[in-house]
Amino acid sequence: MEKHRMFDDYINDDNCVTPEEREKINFEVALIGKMIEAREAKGLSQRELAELSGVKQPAIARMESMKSTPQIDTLLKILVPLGYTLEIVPLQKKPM
Amino acid sequence: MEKHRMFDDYINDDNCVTPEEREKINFEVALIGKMIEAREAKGLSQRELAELSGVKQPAIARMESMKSTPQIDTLLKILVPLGYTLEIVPLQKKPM
DNA sequence: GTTTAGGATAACATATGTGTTATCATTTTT
DNA sequence: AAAAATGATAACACATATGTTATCCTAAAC
Repeated sequence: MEKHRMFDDYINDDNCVTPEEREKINFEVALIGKMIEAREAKGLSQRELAELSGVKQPAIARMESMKSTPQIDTLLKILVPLGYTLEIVPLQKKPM
Repeated sequence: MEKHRMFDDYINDDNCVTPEEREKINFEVALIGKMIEAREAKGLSQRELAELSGVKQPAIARMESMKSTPQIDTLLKILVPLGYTLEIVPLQKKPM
């Protein structure tokens, strides 16, 4: 529950105990941000992206407002039309 | 060993019609391959990885045998203890 | 040959994501 | 001001992932 907190709360919060938790939060926040950014950069509305991706607008809205953590196939359906994909990389770069 | 090499068959298969489909297949196959590879490189059994990740062994087995497409949080729970994470990258590099 | 360990799988319950349809609130456009 | 577009959300059905527990099969170890 309690999925509706602000991003900063997630990032700076101390209830991210394990590295797994922190990495999960970092990734999901970054993911959502990049997704929204990419969609808006293309000037697409959620409804238009829904058309392109095959994922329905309510599902996209739930993802963008972090009400759900998508499955990887759904995620890719959305990312690819936006010009992105996912990559498995070594856990090293702790940027910023 | 190398019983997972039939993944290549998936990659080269022609029943991937749309770019979205192909990218989805590519990613999922690469993901599973890298996951298995990383686990075995660490000399971990599925049961041991289950302990480390908090994801139960049957779930890991289902993922590795591609009986399910995981959610991103489950995926990260497994990848991080293996030393990996996910990254959103531009859809350009069509390697090999 | 018996034991041990590892991966796969079965069956069921539960959790959660997604589809569907519709609507609301807000902003943008005319 | 009115209309249109946009993101969010509600409610429900359905699909699927995951947990739980147990077992099977195979191969390796002894």
